[in-house]
Amino acid sequence: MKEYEHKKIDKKWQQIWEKEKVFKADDESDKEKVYVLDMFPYPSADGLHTGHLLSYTGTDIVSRYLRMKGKNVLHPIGWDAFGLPAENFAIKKGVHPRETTWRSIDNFRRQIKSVGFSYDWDREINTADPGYYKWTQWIFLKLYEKGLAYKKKAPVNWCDSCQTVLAREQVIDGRCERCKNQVIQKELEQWFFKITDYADRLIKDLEKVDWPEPIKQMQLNWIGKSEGALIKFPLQGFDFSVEVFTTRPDTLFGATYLVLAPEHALIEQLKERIENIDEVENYIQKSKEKNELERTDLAKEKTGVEIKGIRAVNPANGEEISVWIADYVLMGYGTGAIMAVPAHDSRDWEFARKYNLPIKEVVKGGDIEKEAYIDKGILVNSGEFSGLDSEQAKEKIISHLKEKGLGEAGVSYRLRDWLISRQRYWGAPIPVIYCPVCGIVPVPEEELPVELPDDVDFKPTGYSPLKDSKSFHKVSCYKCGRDEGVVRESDTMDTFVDSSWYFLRYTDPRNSQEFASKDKISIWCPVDLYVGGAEHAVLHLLYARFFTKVLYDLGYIDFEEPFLKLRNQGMILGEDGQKMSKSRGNVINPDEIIEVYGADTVRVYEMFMGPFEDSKPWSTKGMIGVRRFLDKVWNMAQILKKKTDSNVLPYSLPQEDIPLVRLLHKTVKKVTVDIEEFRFNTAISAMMIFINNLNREVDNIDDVKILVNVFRSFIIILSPFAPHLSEEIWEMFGGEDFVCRQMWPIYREDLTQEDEIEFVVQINGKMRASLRVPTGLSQEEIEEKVMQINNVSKYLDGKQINKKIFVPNRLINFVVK
RNA sequence: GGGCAAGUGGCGGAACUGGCAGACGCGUAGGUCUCAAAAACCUAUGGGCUUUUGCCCGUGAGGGUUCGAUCCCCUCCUUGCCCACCA
Repeated sequence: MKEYEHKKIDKKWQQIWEKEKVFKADDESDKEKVYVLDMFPYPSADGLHTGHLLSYTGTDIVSRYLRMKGKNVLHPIGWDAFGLPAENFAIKKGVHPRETTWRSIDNFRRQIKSVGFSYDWDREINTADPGYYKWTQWIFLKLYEKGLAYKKKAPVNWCDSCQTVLAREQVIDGRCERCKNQVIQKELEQWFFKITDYADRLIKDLEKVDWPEPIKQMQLNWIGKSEGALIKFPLQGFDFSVEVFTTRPDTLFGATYLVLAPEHALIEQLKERIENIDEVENYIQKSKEKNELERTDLAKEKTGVEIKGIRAVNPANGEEISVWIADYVLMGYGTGAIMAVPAHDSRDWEFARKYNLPIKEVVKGGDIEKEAYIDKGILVNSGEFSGLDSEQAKEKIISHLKEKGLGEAGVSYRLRDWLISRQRYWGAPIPVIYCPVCGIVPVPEEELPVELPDDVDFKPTGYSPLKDSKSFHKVSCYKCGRDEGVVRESDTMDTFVDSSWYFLRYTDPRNSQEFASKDKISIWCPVDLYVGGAEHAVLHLLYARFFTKVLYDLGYIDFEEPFLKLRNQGMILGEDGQKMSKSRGNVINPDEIIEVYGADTVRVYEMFMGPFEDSKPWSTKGMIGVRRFLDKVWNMAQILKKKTDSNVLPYSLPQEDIPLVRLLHKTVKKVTVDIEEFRFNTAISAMMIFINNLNREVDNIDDVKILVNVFRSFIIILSPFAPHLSEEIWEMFGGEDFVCRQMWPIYREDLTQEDEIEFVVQINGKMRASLRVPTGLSQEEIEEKVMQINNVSKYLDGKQINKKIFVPNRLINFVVK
């Protein structure tokens, strides 16, 4: 068997496709549009990895398939080019981030082209290009106008190694997502986007999209909507009260003390009246010093201090209760204060036990001496509400409180506003200035973009390098015109801001007047299929949905969900079954394997490894098996070429009712259905079965025309998977145009049906025999044949048949005694 | 602690969502070709019995529903991912 020359063939077709702009997405076309999108890569210095190849091959197969089905496909690529690694490299080596980033992009582009992906390269975008980030800044201004971007002083997560704040989503187990350094708390003035305003819509609209269920679940958990009540506890001797949020208003009678978060504003307010203020302040100071990890460590024993001199009143029964501060109560959730119901909340129970606070049972069903009873049940010790079940009691207690003006139904979310300030250089500058007279002044649209200056030093300082740039701050106030004391905001935006709208830019990537024209957006959007890693479940995917809703509300777009269908590719592990990493030395380099085995082999192998969404280990041996398959295809082309001499036969899909043509139709069906369902592995297996059969049959069939056209049909369906080899073979047989522009074959259902099947005979559910019969036989006909089989009569003779189960074309089961 | 996936040969994985478990590929063994090797091709390949026709066991473990369970239900174990003092 001869191997095909992949190096020559790959290159040849990549050049031709590029020159002819075969994959251009046509804004003017009458065909039905489909937008197939990959999550664009961060162009790291390491280059493309096998995971990129997996997801990009998947979308490429779908894109090529859809074009052949007559669709107008938008399949673009670009670069998520801002980010920390380039800047950290600049700090280490002194090379400007632009330089390293541009170099990495060139490398990524080269690598992506070497795999033969069918992108429309005319639409390439780069988030670090001023022509792009001008519009990132513009969107910021729109959010600012709408009151959705605001600045506030807040305790933030600070990574000392990256020298910047992090969004909550970027803190993993109290550590920086990127460098794994421990994150500390800092009070800083920062810019936020008000994503919490959209919490309900972000939940509700999940119903509209076809996304993997786990991803939806993760978003729901992240937004974390809880319904309950806001209840006011009056303070003894004051004319104001402490408001708490609870999901269990039914347990109100069991609230035996209140707990405030250490950051709660009330403490400052009541300072004068607190008897043990030193002790309290000491506690506050201590909890400030703890980092997120220490504070949220579940294993740790709860601590707290009673605020002496301050007492509250339980609005349900008028009982006087104590007030505490403790750092197990978080300022960021609810109202930053809780009513403690130790009998029915395990955290409160633990705390009450430690500090000898009263534990009062108000819901029957548990043993509160041993542990908190957290389930719902029948109320006791709850005055007029005793005897009700929790659900009824909830409503009644809320309306009772409402009458007295001491409470109402309330909702709380886990979701926090999105902190977008970053004290770094390599990002889009936040387009505002600070004027000593006018305060915060947004940069007017016509002044955009606010470009990154070059007179900066890259060193870890704890503030953005932009702060020290002279040229950057040469600006006068847009409102009053003064220039003395006027400075620009020197923080840049989180790179997730850049990627929250990039899918819109692809529709109109060179527009200098708008972020994208309404017309172009409406031609292509929303995205029909979006593919990328599951790690973006609560970051990018939530932010992009938020931006889409904001732009919808502002009237710039007419859809509310950006990505209609989402699929996640699985992780490709090293050959040792471990996660690929440089330190383990198990990283597969795409360049090397493409060089040695060819682009098509790598593409087909990555799809053949297993289900698209599963994690699976790399196997170079397995890949060689795929190469053998492609070599078989190539050899078949040589064999058939010889048979046809130099005659060019017109192509059409064979329709003859012979076994080989039936197998072809069956294979076409399998591949068609499998592509649509993202089951590329079984599609490839079907094609392997086909070529093995053709190999066996090729010398038994005399009609060369049928043979060649069966083979050419096969090449057409192979082409989305192995496009280079397919083009070469298509050309070899004098095929018109490109194989990637052929119509996808339409299989004939009747030819995909089996005419003979293996019919199974069971006795008491155990398989005892099978027989080859034509399809469609009736139970009587089957029974007649079955009774003649030795192994069946052996089991039936002298037995009583209680029941016969007949499944047409499949099996018959005799239940005997 | 909570939520969600998933557990099938020596390995990656198939199995129309209740109907022949192990497709396809890798690996392994034997064979053909060769002076020899590699490649390629052919045959075999879940385990255990059996001279053959055959029989028994087998989809993480145990139970259940069913004529029939990899698939549905219950309990448990293991692995992975996500969240986690969220009131």
